[in-house]
Amino acid sequence: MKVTIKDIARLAGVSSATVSKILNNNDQHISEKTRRRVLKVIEENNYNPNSVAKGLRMKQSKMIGFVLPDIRNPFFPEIAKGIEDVAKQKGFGVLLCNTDNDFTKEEECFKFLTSYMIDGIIFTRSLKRSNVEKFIKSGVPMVLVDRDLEIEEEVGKIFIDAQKAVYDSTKKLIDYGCKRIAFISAKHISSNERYIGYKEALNSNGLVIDEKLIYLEDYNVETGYRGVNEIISSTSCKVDGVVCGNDLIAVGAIKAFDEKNIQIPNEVKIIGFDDIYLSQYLNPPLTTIHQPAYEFGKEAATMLIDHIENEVPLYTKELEYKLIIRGTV
Amino acid sequence: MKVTIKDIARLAGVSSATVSKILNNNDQHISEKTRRRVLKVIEENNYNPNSVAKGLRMKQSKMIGFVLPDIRNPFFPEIAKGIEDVAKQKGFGVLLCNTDNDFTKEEECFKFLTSYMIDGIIFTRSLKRSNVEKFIKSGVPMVLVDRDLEIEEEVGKIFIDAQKAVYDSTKKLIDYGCKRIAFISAKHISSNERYIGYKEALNSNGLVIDEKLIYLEDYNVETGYRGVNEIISSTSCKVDGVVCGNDLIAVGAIKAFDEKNIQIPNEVKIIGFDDIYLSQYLNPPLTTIHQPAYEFGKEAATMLIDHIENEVPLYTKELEYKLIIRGTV
DNA sequence: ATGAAAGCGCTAACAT
DNA sequence: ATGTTAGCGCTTTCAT
Repeated sequence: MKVTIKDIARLAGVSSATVSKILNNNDQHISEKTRRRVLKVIEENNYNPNSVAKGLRMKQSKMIGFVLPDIRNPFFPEIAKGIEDVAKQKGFGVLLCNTDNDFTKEEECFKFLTSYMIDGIIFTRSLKRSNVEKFIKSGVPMVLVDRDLEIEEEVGKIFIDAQKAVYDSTKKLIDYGCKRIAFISAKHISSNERYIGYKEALNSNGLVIDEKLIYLEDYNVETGYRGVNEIISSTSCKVDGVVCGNDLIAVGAIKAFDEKNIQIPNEVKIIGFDDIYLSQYLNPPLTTIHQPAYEFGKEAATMLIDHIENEVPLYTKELEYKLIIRGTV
Repeated sequence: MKVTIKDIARLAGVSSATVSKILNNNDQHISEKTRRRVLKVIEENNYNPNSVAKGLRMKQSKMIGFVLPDIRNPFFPEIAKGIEDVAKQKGFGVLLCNTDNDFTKEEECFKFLTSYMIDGIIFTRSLKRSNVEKFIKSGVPMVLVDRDLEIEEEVGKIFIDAQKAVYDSTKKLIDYGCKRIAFISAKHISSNERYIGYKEALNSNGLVIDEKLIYLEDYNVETGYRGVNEIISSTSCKVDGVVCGNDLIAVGAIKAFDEKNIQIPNEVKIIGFDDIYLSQYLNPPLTTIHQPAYEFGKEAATMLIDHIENEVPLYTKELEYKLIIRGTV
């Protein structure tokens, strides 16, 4: 049987109120003697306060939710670690929820998390506008990571300028002399800004947008692989650059070119997005946009918990991305 | 203000007991009319039952804990996804906890998780024997993943025969004609079986064990990189095979050889362990031991939840590994 | 068929 | 300095 505060009280010959006060350092008015005695009993019995009961009573679970599209995309664990590190340090737990990029699951996650009285919630990437609005209305403090939505409600935001980032990377390809630059990414909303960045770079540098060079599916390796094959077959190999929506797509793209013996970066140049940890170890090492994933998590959790504990207002913060030139360019 | 069961009761003109019964399908004795009315009110008010209160009352949080060394090692998210998929489907949530391979944090995780009244707990890899024993005594159902400990207490276990797996992979290298085979892995306990597998393969095939060919540090890329450089410098390049404790180490090893222009697999052959998703996309694609990570998660969660809900006893299950020959051999 | 009431483990306001 | 008590939102036994 789990030992409760009452057991401790009984064993120490005090009331549970006293124990509670000692536990929570409300012990200005507790005699040193009792304090010691109670602490000793706690120690001896390995008492572990029940956070659920405490949460119910306090209407504060000391838990934050983290909603992400897919934990298997290495970009997200990095964020998760950032969140967990600061959460743990501030005495908070993290409840994870995968949406699989499905808006219905997104709602389920939210419902699930709030049913556990989480004190705040961090969303990454996914997120239908109408969902965000609904969620915010429910009153749970919320910060959006890697997703800059124009929203008037009070919500925290941590992101990079993805549009500009992709503009830069596309421009880089153009500078390298690429003329037929493909864009392979996800159908997902978060891909929009990247798409715009790509198009703008083309437009403002006198290149035309060719629908045949655009392939939109998911943020995964298969998409990159299929995308390249699709594009190559429909354009009879006339591609000399590929801007990828994320690094996984880039990995798939590289594979596809390799199989066709098309040389990277000589015949075709590739740029990724995210800079997942293994990108630097690919062969050739992937040139990509570095997103500060771990910092995303840290910043988001810090802001959220500061807001929860000290009413610090939520804010918007743009972090710096960085184009990292490696071997695919 | 969050709407509670009392609000629903009031709004529907019934008692909260009635609402509760309807909510939990204990409605044999509820008139169809009331049922409908209550359900309507619930619907209209978007009522979301408070799992914390329910958990406290039921002494069952419908939550399981997952303790892992480091969420950033791609092997673990795969397991996590397996766990989450079955948990979600059975109405359970998953509370994650990173130990960073630190035994003290391992204890903290356990304390933290139990304070939230988790109904069961899944541990991967890390785990000091004395900790396991202590944890089991606390009465929380527990399953160990990827860690086969000889333990008499009742505990679930899902694992592969890592020793045999590494024996096989080392043997494979020997069959390919390697004579000077290095072993690079972690200092971690879970590395022991792998180490033994390596040594046995050498021993039973007439090869001697050379301490200079062994490098033990962590399960990460840096270890592989440093390990190779260390070994190369101390043996003046006489290595023709490397058995790696996991794929990340293999990635680092490949990098190190690449930098020295030592050809893989011609001059040196490499074998990894885990078969993380990106291994197949490395260049050359990594030959490795495939661990069924997602199945680990699924099996573990299924067993644990079956145990929690239907008192199905915990059991031990060995899953199959597979040596996957790709390009580094 | 429905409701009243107790209690899960905790905290906090209010005694004493 | 310490204790009494009510109540967080829920379920469940026992009345009615």
